[in-house]
Amino acid sequence: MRPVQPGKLAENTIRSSGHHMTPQRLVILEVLEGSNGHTSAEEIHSHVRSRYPKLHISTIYRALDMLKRLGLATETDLGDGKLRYHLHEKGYHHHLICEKCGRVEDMDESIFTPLKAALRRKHHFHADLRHLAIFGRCQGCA
Amino acid sequence: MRPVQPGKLAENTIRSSGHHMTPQRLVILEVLEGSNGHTSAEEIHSHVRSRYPKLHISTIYRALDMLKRLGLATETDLGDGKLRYHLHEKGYHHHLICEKCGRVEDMDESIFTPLKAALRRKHHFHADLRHLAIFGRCQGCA
DNA sequence: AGCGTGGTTGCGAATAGTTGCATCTTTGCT
DNA sequence: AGCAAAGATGCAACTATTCGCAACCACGCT
Ligand SMILES: [Zn+2]
Ligand SMILES: [Zn+2]
Ligand SMILES: [Zn+2]
Ligand SMILES: [Zn+2]
Repeated sequence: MRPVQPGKLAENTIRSSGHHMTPQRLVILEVLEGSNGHTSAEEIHSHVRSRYPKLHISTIYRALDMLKRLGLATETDLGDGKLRYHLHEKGYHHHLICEKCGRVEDMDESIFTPLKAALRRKHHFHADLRHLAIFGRCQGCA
Repeated sequence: MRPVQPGKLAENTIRSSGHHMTPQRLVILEVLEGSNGHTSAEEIHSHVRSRYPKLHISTIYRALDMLKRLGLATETDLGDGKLRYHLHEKGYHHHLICEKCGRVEDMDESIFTPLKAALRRKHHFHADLRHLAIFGRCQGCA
């Protein structure tokens, strides 16, 4: 079994799930792969506006929604008024956000392992906890 | 020490935190207290439209934001495209939402006790986990 | 290469929520 | 009761996101 080439996983998943690969989706994926991993729809839009002036922001929203439904990306509200999208290829993690001072701390994904197990055991529920923002107070603002 | 009368807790907290009590806020609180506990801004608006036709929806959003900041209410996205507000007086709980079939299961608040403790211990973070919606797959849709 | 089907796009309108600002109210003080 | 200051309201404009629909294009089949 040959490993999927970097950058091709999304494309393969899209095609094999009955979706079409389009130039729009290709350039949207390029931007996501070239970003820091917390990209908003509007940021994608302004990155591609010069090359594809007609690429409509609703197309970006629809592409992001598809990536989310295919399990390729997460959609997370980091508290700044816009949803941010993160490709799984870039690795799992979570965020602690202080709602007083705004400080953001990153967390390893392992923090949710016991919770996920408890939800499966007690509620037979398979929680999708891949890129969460947890709000609260940091040490200084407690 | 006399116990706070039911329904007066919010009013007392608002006054003692330097905010004004207005007829608008009073009627918004009435609606919240008379509801099932998962009320949207638009629902409040249509409930009060007959009595207070001028009460603007932005006033409702601002009142709900204040209740949230004072810790009297939570704001939760239950996945139906609008934020829903829940008075704490009505008791703590959480929701498991299947993103395939839409089924919603309610959960006791105790499920997050270990997670909260871990976040305090390992990250010195006081997480506000009072009314969460967790998305994933239910048993039938796993 | 040509064709049909079904998925996709651009666009404009709609929905949900936020913000700036002038005006008005509540509240504490006299 | 009368006043000033701080806070709240209504409104309109604005941002973020979704949706309906007609035109369009990707992909599998021949
Ligand atoms: Zn992240
Ligand atoms: Zn802080
Ligand atoms: Zn609830
Ligand atoms: Zn289900």
